[in-house]
Amino acid sequence: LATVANHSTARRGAPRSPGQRAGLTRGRVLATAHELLAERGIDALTMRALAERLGVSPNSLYSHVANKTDLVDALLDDVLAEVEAPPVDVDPVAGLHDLMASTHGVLLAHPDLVPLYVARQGSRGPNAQRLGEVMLALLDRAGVTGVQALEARRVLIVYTIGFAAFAVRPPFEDVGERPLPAAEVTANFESGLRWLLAGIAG
Amino acid sequence: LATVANHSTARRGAPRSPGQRAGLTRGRVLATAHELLAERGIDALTMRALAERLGVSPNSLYSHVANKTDLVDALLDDVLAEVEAPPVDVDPVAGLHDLMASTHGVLLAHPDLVPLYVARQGSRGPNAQRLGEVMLALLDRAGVTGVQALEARRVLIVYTIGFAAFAVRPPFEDVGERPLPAAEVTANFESGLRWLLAGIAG
DNA sequence: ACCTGAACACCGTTCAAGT
DNA sequence: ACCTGAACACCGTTCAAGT
Repeated sequence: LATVANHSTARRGAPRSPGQRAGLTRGRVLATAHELLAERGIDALTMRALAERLGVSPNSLYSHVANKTDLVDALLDDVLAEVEAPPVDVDPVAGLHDLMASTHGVLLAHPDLVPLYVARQGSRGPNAQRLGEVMLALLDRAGVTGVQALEARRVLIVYTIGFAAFAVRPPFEDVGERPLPAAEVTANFESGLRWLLAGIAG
Repeated sequence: LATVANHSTARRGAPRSPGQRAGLTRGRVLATAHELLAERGIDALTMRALAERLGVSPNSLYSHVANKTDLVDALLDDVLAEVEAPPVDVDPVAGLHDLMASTHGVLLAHPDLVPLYVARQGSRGPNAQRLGEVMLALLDRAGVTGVQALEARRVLIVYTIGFAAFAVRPPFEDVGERPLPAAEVTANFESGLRWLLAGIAG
């Protein structure tokens, strides 16, 4: 029997032969992928690098993940779990404001993932779905229903993800333009958000 | 001497030896890259596939393009040349509306490139710069200046690119949700655009 | 200056086999 | 079921050499 300890950082010297277990689980694969992404960025997140960090051969990942797309989809939805839903009795427009602001903040904390939300056209995982439903409930209480609610939700989500995507460097602008401090980006985001909410509720 | 004709589609059987010219130019490389992208999509746009379509060895592209990033940056800015600037004497808010609507339409016509605008954080090419200046001029005539103009421009650009990015499939929504027809997407885009413009001008 | 052949250092993924 | 070795079919890019 191998020793019980099997940290994600432990890259044992002793190689395994076929048939021996490495103690891999989907959860450990995803957790290590989050680590790798946070520490070394999106370009370093390869199946092979992930396998190496887990002390495992590259193809063994496919026992726990269908393919790289599946992996990335899971990472994207995981991050959305960090978004804070507002209290149920909140003023609906204020609730929408806070919900989008929280989403924006969470996305800013994971800058490498934001382009992937765009490339993969959002997320359809359970956390994304939950957020979408919270938004519809708030819109309903704000008097926006049916097709108009779907349109409003779409506008808010697109704006929020878009702003996070361009947080680091302003788009379409001079090279000389300074990279804005985070506080100014957030203030800028909230200006536009208020305009949208005024239009939606008005 | 080889025959004069050297179309981008002609993949001559006769191989060239080192020292023989293939008649490549940066313009022909970019034009063929646009073709490849339009016909076979972003995943098919590889340096090797591009070289093959040009009837040339992969490394020869590096005589006309610094690297793949340089290529993509050029493609991105090229597309922005299609955006129509409004007449100089237009009502400024209407002008902003039309400018962003034109940008949105152009982006929708090149869906594969949109995620790249996000990944590359916009474009800083000459066409992008021209658009940015037109926007500032319109904002100025609408009474929005200084830092507020930069913020307003940022909001409008981010919203426009973001909406184009999610045109095909709604983000954060149910799997059952139908993919919206283009006309509805455009109407949805313009609703949000009007809200933003009202906030900016108000 | 522009192009080729060959090579380098990677990728994601599949297949057969071992326990 | 879970893992390995080996391989497949790719990438972008560099280097030396040829005219």
